[in-house]
Amino acid sequence: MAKRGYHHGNLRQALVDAALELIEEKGPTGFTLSEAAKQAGVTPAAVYRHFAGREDLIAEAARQGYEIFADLMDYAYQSGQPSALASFEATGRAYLAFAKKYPGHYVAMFESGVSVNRTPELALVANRASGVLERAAEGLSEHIPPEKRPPPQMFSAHIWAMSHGVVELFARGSPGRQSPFPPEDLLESGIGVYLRGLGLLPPDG
Amino acid sequence: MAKRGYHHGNLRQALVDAALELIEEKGPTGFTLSEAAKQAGVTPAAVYRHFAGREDLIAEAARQGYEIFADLMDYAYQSGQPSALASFEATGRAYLAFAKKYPGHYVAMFESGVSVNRTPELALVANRASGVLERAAEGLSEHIPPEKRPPPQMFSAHIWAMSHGVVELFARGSPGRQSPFPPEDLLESGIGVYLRGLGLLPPDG
DNA sequence: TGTACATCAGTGAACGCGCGTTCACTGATGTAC
DNA sequence: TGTACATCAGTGAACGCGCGTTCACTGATGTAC
Repeated sequence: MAKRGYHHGNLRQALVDAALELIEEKGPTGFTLSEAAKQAGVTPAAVYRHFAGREDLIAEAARQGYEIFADLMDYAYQSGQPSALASFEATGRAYLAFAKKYPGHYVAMFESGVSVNRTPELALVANRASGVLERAAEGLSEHIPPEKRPPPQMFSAHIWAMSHGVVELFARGSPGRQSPFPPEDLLESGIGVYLRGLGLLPPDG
Repeated sequence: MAKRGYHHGNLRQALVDAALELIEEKGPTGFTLSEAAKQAGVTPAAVYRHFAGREDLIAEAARQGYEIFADLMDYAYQSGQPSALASFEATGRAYLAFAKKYPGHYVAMFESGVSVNRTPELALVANRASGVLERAAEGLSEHIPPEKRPPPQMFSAHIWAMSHGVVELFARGSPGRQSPFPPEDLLESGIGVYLRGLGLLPPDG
């Protein structure tokens, strides 16, 4: 990855990588285009050969994050098949795993203030990600008697909300706040209780 | 609240109010000390008569938020008594209600990056707030047979996480993202399923 | 294989800006006599 | 009631800073002949 002479080789991706590191370190606020350029061994002006500006760079980092995220969710979903229950649980776990493994991407996606509708590609891949979760919820909802079956989008929203909340409050360094439980256990048990509430798990603990 | 002549009257609180408005409008990133001063009708330098600096002003805004938050939670808890279930559900709803009614405070508390341990008073009032939720969870856990009773801090963490997730993802303008359901319904139904999972509500939907 | 040339990625200097913070000051207020 | 004075909240000018962005440029690369 060392720059070789005047031309960098793959500056575009090097800038995204630098941005991700900086966002992870200092939060979306602390990230500056100039610093990302410096970290990539390049003048700030060089950034404009590859991105329209600061926002554009963050959006690309977020886009790559959604790409990874969607792949991860999809893989988790597949790995649980053909059991609808296993698929659903796996996608729930994948959310937390993603947040832990790719904190820079996570922040760029969910805390940087970049709109998901900023570009068509971004919207597309974000929809792909949430689509996986919804599909998992649909599969699961077929095991509930139709007359008492809530809309599957509601499940996925519930699980998504709980996952997101666990990540924000207890996994990422929400400064000074801490849980007495590991976030994985918290999410696992929370989802367990929830599924029991839907009658999809035996009522015992 | 209009300033009367050279002296302002109650500049300290006016600055906090201005900060809250700006934080609500532009997010914690967009907030600047200078702009808050301007909005209060005063020179930026005047701020330093009342606060050590920018961070200190945000921390005070957050502190006032936690104060209101704790009061609200406490009131909700009391209003549900003597039913443990009603108390618990009311505190869950209070979380969302707070986020909607006091968005500036909410952002200062949870999205500004100010550590809850920044000052002793801040830590104290934050603990008071989460203490209410834990107390509600404790009361509820007594209705579960002891041998299959999870620690009450775990409930409160689950509910807190789901509430926070609903707020972040579906209630506040998480830009471009939207739920097909009103956040209140989402949270209400989510908590309902969860309590059913604990055996604290009848299993029917 | 060697030379001329087009392409274009990165340079470096410059810009205007608003920021947070400092400082010596000034003028309004309220109290003591 | 009137005057002298201490207090201190707010002024306004100044600072150094790093930011994002622009511009004319330069030098490395790779292709055509």
